[in-house]
Amino acid sequence: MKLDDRKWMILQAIIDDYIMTAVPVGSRTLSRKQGMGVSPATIRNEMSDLEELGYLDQPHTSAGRIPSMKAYRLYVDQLLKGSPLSQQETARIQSHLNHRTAQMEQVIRKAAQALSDMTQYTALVVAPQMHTMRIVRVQIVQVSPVSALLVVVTDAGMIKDSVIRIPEGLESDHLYGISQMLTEQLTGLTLAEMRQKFSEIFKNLKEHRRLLASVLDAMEYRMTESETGEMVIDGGVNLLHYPEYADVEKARNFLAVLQAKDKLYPLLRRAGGVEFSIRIGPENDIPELSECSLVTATYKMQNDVHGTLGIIGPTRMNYGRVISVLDYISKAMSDLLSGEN
Amino acid sequence: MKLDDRKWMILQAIIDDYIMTAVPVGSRTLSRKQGMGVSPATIRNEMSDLEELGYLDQPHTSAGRIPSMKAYRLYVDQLLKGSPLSQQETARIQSHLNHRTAQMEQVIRKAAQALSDMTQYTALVVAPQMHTMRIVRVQIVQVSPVSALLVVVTDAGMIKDSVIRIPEGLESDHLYGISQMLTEQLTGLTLAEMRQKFSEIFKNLKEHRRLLASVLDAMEYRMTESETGEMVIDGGVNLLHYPEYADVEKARNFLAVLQAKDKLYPLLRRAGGVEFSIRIGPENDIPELSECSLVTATYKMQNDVHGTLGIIGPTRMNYGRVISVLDYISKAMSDLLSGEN
DNA sequence: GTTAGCACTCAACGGCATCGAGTGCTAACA
DNA sequence: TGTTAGCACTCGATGCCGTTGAGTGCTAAC
Repeated sequence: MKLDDRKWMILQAIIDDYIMTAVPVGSRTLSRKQGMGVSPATIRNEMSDLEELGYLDQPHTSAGRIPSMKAYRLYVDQLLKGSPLSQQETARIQSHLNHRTAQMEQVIRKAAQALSDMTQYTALVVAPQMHTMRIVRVQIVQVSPVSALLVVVTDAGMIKDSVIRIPEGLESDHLYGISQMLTEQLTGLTLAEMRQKFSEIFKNLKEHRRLLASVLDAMEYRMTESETGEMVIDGGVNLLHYPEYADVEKARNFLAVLQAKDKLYPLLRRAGGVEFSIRIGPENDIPELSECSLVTATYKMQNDVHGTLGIIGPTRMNYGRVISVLDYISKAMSDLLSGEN
Repeated sequence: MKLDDRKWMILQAIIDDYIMTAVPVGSRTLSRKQGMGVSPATIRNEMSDLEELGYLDQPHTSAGRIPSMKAYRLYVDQLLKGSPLSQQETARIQSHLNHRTAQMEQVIRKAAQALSDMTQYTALVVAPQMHTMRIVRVQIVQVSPVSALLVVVTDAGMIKDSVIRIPEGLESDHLYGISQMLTEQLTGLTLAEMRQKFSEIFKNLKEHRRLLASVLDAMEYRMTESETGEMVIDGGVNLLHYPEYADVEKARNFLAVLQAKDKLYPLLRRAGGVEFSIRIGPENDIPELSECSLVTATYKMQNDVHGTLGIIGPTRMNYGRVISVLDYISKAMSDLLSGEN
C-alpha cells in the first residue's frame, strides 16, 4: 500500500487537528472540514489504511484516531516550511532580548523567557561549553584584605568570575602584576592545557603558591561547573495548560524532571552542532519525557563556539511554529553574542 | 466561655492532626488518640464550644472540624517551642551550604535549596537591598578593546559586577587609574549619594565622560535591578505533593504566582528586620495565596545589612519545623556572609 | 472507487442507592 | 454538674446501572 496524495492530505489534516485540540479526530469531524470533498465513509477507509501503515493509533475502538510517533516523524521531516514570524512577533522577541543584554548569562536567561513566551511550551537554553574555549585574559581584582575576584575572559567573549580567598598582605598592585603574568602565560590555552601549564608555573615560581592554587582551583571549578550549571529553564508551568497534564501526578513528574538539570543537560548537549534536531516522544532517552518532544537549535558565539537552545512540549506540539521561533531566536542570540564584545 | 486547659489540648490535637493529614478531624478519631482520656461525646461538646469561639470551622455538617485561621494564629503564637534540629538534619543543611559558597548569589541559591529540601515546602530568599549599603571599592577591568567589567564592592561584602561598553583606545593601566580615583571618590557613599557625587565628578573632569557615563549607568541599573532581581525561589513543585493542590488549576495558579517575582518581593521585604514573621492565610495580601502561610526570618550581613528568607506552604503547614529550619539556616547564612570576606 | 445505511462499541455522563464518618440531642449515670 | 451511651440525622464519597453519542467496520448500492 502506498501513501498517495489523499492519504497524505488526510494524515496531515488529522495531525493539524490533533495538535490544536488534543482530542482524537473522527471521520465525520474531518469530512466536515473545508477542502475535504469526500464523505466520512471514504475517510474511514483511508484511516483504516493509515492505521495499518502505522501512521495512526486508536486509543480504543470507538474513539477517533490520533497520530503515531511515525506520523509526527513524517510530518516534521516533510511538512515543515517554518512559516516566518510576523513583525509583531519579532518585535516581541526583540523586546525580550534588547533590554540590557550584554552578559552571557543574561542573554541566556532572556532568550529562554522569549522562547517560552512565544511558544507557550517549556524552554531550555544552555551556555557553550567552557572547555572548548581558550583563555584570552585573566585578572585578579582585590575586593577585601583576604578575598579577590578572579575574572577570566575567553576567546568566545565569555566572562566568568569567581570569588577567591587570597593570602593576607598582598597589595593591589601586586595582584595586578600577577594577573598580567597569568594572562601572558595562559592566553590561547584551553582548560586541559591550562592545567598542565599551571604545574609548570608552579615549578618555576616559588612565591605566591597559595594564591595560584586558589586561582587554579577556582578556574577548574568554574569551568567544569558550567557543564550543568549554565542551563536555564523557563516556562515549565506552561505545560500545565495542556490537557496532557490535567493530572497533577503527571504535572509533578514533569516538573520534577526539569528540576534534575543534570539529566536534561546531556540531552541538549547531544543535539549540539546540528542546526535543528527534533526528537519525538521516546526518541529522547528520558522515560519521563516519552510523551514529550524536544526540538533544539544551535546558536553561535565567536570562534565557532556554540550553545544549544530548545523547546520541550507535548508530542502534539506545533512543530512549525516552534521551529520558526527557535530559528529566529537562535539567530538573534548569535547576533548578540558574536557582535563586538 | 473560656479556653480552659482541656479545650486548649483538644484544639492543639486537632491542629496537629490536621497538619499531618489534611483531613477534617472528627471526635471519634480524636478520642482514640492516646492521652485523650475522654469519650467522643465529650470531645464533641468541646468541639462545639471551640467552634463557637471561632477556633474551628466545619466544611459541612457531617464532616469533622478543621482549624480556623484564628486557631493557627493562637497556635503559632503560643505553642511554638521550635524543637531543635537533629544532628543529621543540621549535617544535611551544611552539606547544602558548605559547598563552595563564597559568593552572595550562591549562598542565596544554596540556602533556598536547603530550605525547600528540609521543609518540603516552597522557599524564598531575597538578597539585602543594595541601596542601604555603602560603596567600598570600584574597579574597572578591561575584557576587550571595547568592553570592561565593572566591579563594585559594598561595605556589607557584597560584590556586583556588570559588563560595560568602553570607548576604544583606552589602555588597561588607564582604567586602573580611573578605578582608583572612583574608589577614592565614592567610598562610603550610598546609591543616592553616589549619584550626586557623580555630577560633581562630571563637572571637574573633562576627560572620560563617556566612560564615566557608562559606569554610572551600570551602577544605577545594577543597584535598582536588585530590588526584585535578587530573589531566588526553590521547591515550587514541592507543594504539588499536598492534597491542597490535587487540582491542576490550583497548582498552576500557585506556580504562576511564584513566577511573578515582583509581586512576591514586597511581601518578603515588608517582613524584613523582624526576626520571625508568620502570616497565615489572608494575612498576606496576595489573594492567590490566601490559602497559604508565609513564614519569614532574617539573616544578617556585615554592618547591619539584612536580607530575608521565607517559606510558603499550606496554612496547615508544620510551623514548628519550619521555624526551626528557618532559624538554623538564617543563622548559618549570617555566619557565612558576615564572616571575613 | 465512493457513499449511504446499519449494527456495534465504548467512554462519558447522570441518576440512584448505599455506606460510613461525623454530628447534635437527649437521657442516664457518677 | 460534668461525662457518657444511645440514637436519629446529615451529607460527601463510592459504586452501580442505563443512556447517550461520537465513532467504527462492514455490506450493499450507486
